[in-house]
Amino acid sequence: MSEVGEKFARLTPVPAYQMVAEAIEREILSGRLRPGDPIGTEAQLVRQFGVNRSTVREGIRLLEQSGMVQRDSSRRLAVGLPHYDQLATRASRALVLHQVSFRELWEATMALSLATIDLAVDRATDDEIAALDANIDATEAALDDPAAVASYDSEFHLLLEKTARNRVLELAREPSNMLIYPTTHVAVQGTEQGARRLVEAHRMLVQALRTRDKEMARLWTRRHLNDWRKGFERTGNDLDQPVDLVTAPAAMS
Amino acid sequence: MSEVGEKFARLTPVPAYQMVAEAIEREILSGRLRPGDPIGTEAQLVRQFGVNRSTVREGIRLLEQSGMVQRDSSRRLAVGLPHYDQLATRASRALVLHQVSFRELWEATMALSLATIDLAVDRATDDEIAALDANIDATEAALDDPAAVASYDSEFHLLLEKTARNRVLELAREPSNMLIYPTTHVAVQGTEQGARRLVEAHRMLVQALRTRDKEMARLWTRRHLNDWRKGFERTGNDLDQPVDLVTAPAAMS
DNA sequence: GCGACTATGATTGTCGGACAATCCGACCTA
DNA sequence: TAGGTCGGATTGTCCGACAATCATAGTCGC
Repeated sequence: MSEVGEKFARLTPVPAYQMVAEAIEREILSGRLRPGDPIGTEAQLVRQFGVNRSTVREGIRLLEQSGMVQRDSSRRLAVGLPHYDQLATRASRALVLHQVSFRELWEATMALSLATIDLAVDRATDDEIAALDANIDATEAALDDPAAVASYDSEFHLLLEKTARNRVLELAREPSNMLIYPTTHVAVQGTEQGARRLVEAHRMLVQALRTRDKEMARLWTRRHLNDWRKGFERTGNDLDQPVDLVTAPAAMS
Repeated sequence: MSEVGEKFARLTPVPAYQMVAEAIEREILSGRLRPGDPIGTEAQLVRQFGVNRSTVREGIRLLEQSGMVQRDSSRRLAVGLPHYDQLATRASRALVLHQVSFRELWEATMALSLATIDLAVDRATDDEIAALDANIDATEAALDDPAAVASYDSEFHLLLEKTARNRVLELAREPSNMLIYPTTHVAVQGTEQGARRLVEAHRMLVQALRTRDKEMARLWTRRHLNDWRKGFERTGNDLDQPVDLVTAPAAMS
C-alpha cells in the first residue's frame, strides 16, 4: 500500500546492462530485427551503445536465456525464436517453487486435454491418425517397461497437440505436461494392468478422432486422466501434496 | 544428419558463466536455497566458484530475468519466486514472434475461460462475489471510457481466476490474457452497446456463481467471448491475422 | 581451374585490476 | 531518541589483456 499523500514515485535508476537488453529486445519485438538476423558483434554493440564490453555482455545474457537471442554455429549472436520447451521449463520450475499441488495440476491438465481433444477431433488428418496409431503400436510393444510406456505416452499427447493445431493452447499446456507426464511411469505401476488401460484409452481416442466423435473423445480423455489419478493415489501419493522434482523429475536440468 | 559410423558425440564445452548459473539454479531447485534467502555477494561467489567476477556477473544475469534471483532493496542478490507475469510476458512475446493468429488465441481463451469458470462456480465465496460485484459497478460507472472498461474487464477476469483457485490454470492463461485483453477496448468499440453487453455478461456470470449454475456460467462465458470476437471482426480485423503488438500493445515493455 | 590446406584477422570467453556511487551499520551529537 | 557523520562493503561500470576458436582469404598441389 502506498503512503497517503505521497507525491513522488520511487526513483528506480536503470542499470546500463538492462538498457542494453531492452534496446535489443525492442528492435526484435518491433520487427526491425527478425529471427535469424545477426545481432552484430560485441564490438559493434559497444560502439553503438557507447558502453563497455562487459556491460554489453551482461545485457546479452539477460536475453539469452529466454531464447530471444541465440548463438549460432560459431558463437556469433543472432535473433532467435524462443522455443516452447525453453519457456515451459522456466514455467514448470516456477510452479514447483510455488508449491502447486498435484490436484491443481490434474485439474488443469483435464481442462486443457479436453480442449485439445475437441480441436483434434475437428482437425485430424489421415497422416496424423497414422502417426498416432504407430505410436500406440510402439507402446504396446514395450508394455512391460514403465519408463518406455511413459515416454511413448508423452509422445502420444504431443502428437495430439500438433493435431489440434493451436499453438497458444500448446504453449499453455507445456508446463503442466512437463510436470505430469513424468509421473506416468509411477501411475502406470499403480493400477493393475495400468499400461494396458493406457493403451486402450489411446486406441479409443484415436478411434474417436477417426469417426470425429467428440463425445467419445471427451469420455476417453476423462477416463484416461482418471486412471492416472487412481494410479497416482494407489502408489501412496496424495493429490494435495505439492509437486516436487522427485516425483516429477523432468523439470530438472 | 550424422556421419555413418561416427563414434563420439559432439563436444559442447559449456562456458563458465553458464555453469555458474546452473550451479545456483540447482541449489534453488533442490530446496537448499529457498525463496528469500540471500545468494551471497559477488565476491563470495567469486571465491566459491573460483572464477572472475565478470564471469559470475554474467551467470547471475542469466538467472535474473526469469525471476529466479532478484535484487532486494539494496542491490544484494536473493533467491526469488518467479512471478507469473514475468514468465507470461516472455511467453506472450514468444507467441507474437511465432505469429500465432487471433483465432488460435480466441480458441485457447475460450477453452481456458470455460475451465476457469467451472472451477469458480464450485469455489466462489461471498467475499469473492462481492469483489466481483464491486468491479462490475466500477465498470458501469466508466461505461463511456473504453480504456477504463478494458482495464476493469481485465481485472474482472483476474478476480475470476483467483476464485477458481488453480495456479496451474492461472499460469497457463496468463500469456493469452496479456494478448487478448488489451484488444478489448478495440472490440468494445466495434459492437454497438459493446460495453453494455460486456457489463451484462459480467453480471450474469456473477449471478451464475451465486447460484452455482454451471450451465449458465458456461453459456455466458461463450456469449461474452463471442461478443469479443464479433467486436473484433466488426472493427475491420481478421481473426486469421497474426497477433501483433500494435493491436495487442500490452506485451510491449 | 579446382579442391585441400594454411595463415591471418576477427571474435568470444575469461581474467585481473580499478574506481565512483551507493548502501549498511556503527558511532557520535544535540 | 532523533538526526547526522563516517568507514567499510558492495555493486555497476570501465579499462586493458590474452588464449582459444572461428571465418575468410590466400596459397599450394594436382
